[in-house]
Amino acid sequence: MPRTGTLESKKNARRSSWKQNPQAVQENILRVAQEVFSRNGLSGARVDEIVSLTETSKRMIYYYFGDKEGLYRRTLEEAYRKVRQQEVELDLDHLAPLPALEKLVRFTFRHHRESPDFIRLVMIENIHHGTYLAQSDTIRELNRGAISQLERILARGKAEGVFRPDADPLTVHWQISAMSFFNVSNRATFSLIFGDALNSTAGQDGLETWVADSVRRMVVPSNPIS
Amino acid sequence: MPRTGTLESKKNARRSSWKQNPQAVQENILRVAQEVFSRNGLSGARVDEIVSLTETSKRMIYYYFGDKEGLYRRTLEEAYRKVRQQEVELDLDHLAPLPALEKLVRFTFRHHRESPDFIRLVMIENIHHGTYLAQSDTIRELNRGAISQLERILARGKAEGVFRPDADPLTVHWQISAMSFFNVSNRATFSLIFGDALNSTAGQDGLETWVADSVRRMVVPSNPIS
DNA sequence: GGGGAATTGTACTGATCGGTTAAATCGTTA
DNA sequence: TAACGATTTAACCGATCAGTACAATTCCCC
Repeated sequence: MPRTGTLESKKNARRSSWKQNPQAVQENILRVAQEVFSRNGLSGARVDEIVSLTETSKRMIYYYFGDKEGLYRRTLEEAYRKVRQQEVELDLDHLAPLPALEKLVRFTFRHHRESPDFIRLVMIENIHHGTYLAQSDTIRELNRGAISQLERILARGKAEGVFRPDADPLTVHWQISAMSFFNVSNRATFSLIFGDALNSTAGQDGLETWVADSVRRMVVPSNPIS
Repeated sequence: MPRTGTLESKKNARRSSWKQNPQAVQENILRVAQEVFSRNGLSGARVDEIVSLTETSKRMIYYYFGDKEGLYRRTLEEAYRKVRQQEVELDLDHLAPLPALEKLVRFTFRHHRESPDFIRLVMIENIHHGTYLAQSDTIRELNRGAISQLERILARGKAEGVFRPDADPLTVHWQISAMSFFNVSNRATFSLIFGDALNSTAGQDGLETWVADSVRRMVVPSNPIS
């Protein structure tokens, strides 16, 4: 349907020239999308809100990402990619097993703490039963390696006799993740019910040490008292 | 016209006052609402879907609960109420501190595991920054007591000298909650990335023991090796 | 047995929201 | 430089969805 009068207005109002910049546009959309999806969830997020926080128009989202779910999927992918990138440069192999493990745990705890948006995206994804994560081969492969550093540390520690021979890397990783994740994911309800003592700077530092201790005490040979 | 005849129960005898079946209707709605909200979240849930799974009509939801958010709030309240009711009858005071703690931890882990709907509601509530939990005084008060059993156990253990004197009840509770909660909340993404070994019956039993151990090792005096 | 309040069914609506249409403009290259 | 594909704009649409109007029915009390 041809618009009436547009032909004329187009001539008068010579638009301030827009530059073609596909890459910047996509990055702009993804950055905003991460923020909005993280805050409101998949069904809670409004495409129009994303648009309004963007330098571009609604059409662009559908042009580059197909539909809302496509944008969400790409957002999730980018978030995982960024997080995993940061995790690699820890250089733990030159440390003794116990200090290496402690450094890894403390890094994980702090890293989760500083990435609430990412945590929220993972929460949202779990609400959706991992539907969209399941659709992305790249994310799944990317993450499998997340455990390899821990595997090496545990192997060295077992060889030296400072770690229990039956300490399972997957389970230890699970333990580290559980506490680091929960610390962020359930902050709202936990603080409301039990107060925010654990949420203060001192409280968080205390928890970090607690988590590091609890992991160390689990991989070390049995406590004779028990 | 299908009245809610099938839902009538012995409660009618109790209530001598007027009304047709308000109580049964509300319970029916709340039961369905918990299921649908738990599955789809607040914004993801469709009022019409709730209605269709109900014996009543859409009008009733708005009559009894005001609006969608009101229904969600009541749903959350009921879920917390039911959960806390079950937690009280544990009778741990006649056990020695260490066995009592182990029983509490294992109960919590198993209880979370068997209440995925409740866990999901709490996840959803955290996505919403605890907005609706904050509006319910009853829930908050209800939950404060959730830590008292642990406090008593720790106090006894410290008195007997089997527990560290500086073991903080809140932190220990946090640790128990973190692992028990994460085990359910992040099952989807964790299984997708790392496989579902920890999700099998054997895997879950192993985790339960792992969690119990990790809590015990934290409250017990320092491991000499460290 | 009727007045009045509480409850319920039916049918509807206005707003929201994801997604689309069709044309205009830009960058590239033949 | 003209043609062409890629990109961008603005207006628009149809479906969905939370919420309502209003009449009808049921129940209690007198």
